[in-house]
Amino acid sequence: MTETEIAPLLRFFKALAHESRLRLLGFLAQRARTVQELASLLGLTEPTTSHHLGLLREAGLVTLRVEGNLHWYNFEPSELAPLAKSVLSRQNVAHWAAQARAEKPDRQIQNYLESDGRLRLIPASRKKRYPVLVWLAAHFDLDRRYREAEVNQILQTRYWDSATLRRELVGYRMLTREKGIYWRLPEEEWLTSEPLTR
Amino acid sequence: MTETEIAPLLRFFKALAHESRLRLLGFLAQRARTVQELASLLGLTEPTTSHHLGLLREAGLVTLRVEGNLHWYNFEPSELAPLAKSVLSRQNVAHWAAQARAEKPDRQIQNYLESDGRLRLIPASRKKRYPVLVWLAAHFDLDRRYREAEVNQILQTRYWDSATLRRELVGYRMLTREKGIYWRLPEEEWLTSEPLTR
DNA sequence: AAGCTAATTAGACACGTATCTAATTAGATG
DNA sequence: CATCTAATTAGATACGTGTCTAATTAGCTT
Repeated sequence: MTETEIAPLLRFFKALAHESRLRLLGFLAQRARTVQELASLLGLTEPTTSHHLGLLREAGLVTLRVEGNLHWYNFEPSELAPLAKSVLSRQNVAHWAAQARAEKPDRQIQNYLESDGRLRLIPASRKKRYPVLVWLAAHFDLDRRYREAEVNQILQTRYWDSATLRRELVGYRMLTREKGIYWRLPEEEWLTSEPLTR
Repeated sequence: MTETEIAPLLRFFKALAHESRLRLLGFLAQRARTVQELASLLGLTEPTTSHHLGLLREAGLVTLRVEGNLHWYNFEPSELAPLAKSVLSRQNVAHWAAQARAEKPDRQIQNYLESDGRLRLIPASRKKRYPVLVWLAAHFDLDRRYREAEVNQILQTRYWDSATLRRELVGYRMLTREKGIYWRLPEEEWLTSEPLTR
């Protein structure tokens, strides 16, 4: 579960997300060049060119060698190129989601979760099932009303059998329902012992 | 000499050059999701989310499966992922320079050019040297003045011995000089026979 | 030191695009 | 058919950034 920092990645892609900079890299990949030369090749002014080169440098795509008055830029991706190569695998991309408003699951229920955060199965014992339901209840806002379809959809992001989960949540009074509309109840209202399953 | 079209590449990088879209890919890499769900995960409105998903789709990074009212997006890079992986080699990047104001070299002088467009050597015979000089003359604008250092720098992008090239160009009256300032002459003024080398 | 050159930095402006609300489309439901 | 829901499209606004000119810095030359 690598904690991937997306900032450098973003810097990297932003650096490549402009035609002028792609063309700059193009010319630099041929040979090292000075700012003047690049500016005239691109048909831009030197300050503008300098600006782009700065971004490419921050992204680790080019290097700079100063030689008297001349600044020679060269295409020399630091360790980032392999990064870029490996970056698009499903596994890695999954980490970019990172700063989701993380209701981070309790350690107690880790054994029941897939690595993608979905529920592997509903624990059979009440003792283990309870924290799972607490975690699921946190998926709902206190001050909001939900239609049954919405409840199901939210639960389905965690487990295929949303109906069972929904009934359990209502059973423990974590959710309640009236005329087909559901809402979350505050913790004070929750039952902590086995509810009547009726 | 692959003619690389940079447009799709640009679309690709632009699609990845925004934090919301990186995070979208993050969530989609976990499992397929609907627009609603993604919007609430990102804390954005549905139209905005839809907008981002559109860009990701155009870039070939995600697919869409419509199921009744629901639109399920999924992380499924088309053939583009390998593209992205192979894209950063020096060789490939070099092609991005493409649409330089292309004074494309005459077929006659191809034998004297390296694959990177630099001059291998100055042809010894006048007959072969002449088209090379024509090509070099095209590197200068008609309505501009150049300092000698500028002339040298431009010529050095093509060959190490800029001094010889400069003298040749002046000899054929393709360039002329006065008080250290050079400029290009129109073709009518050029000499076509061997100039006096004085 | 004075002047010249290459490059960067500062500041202003313009263009692109991320975002929202409102309106529209298309599928499902009663 | 009328209504409801999910998604997209249209239109407006705001933020980010690409570009320019002007000013500044740093190195070389005389």
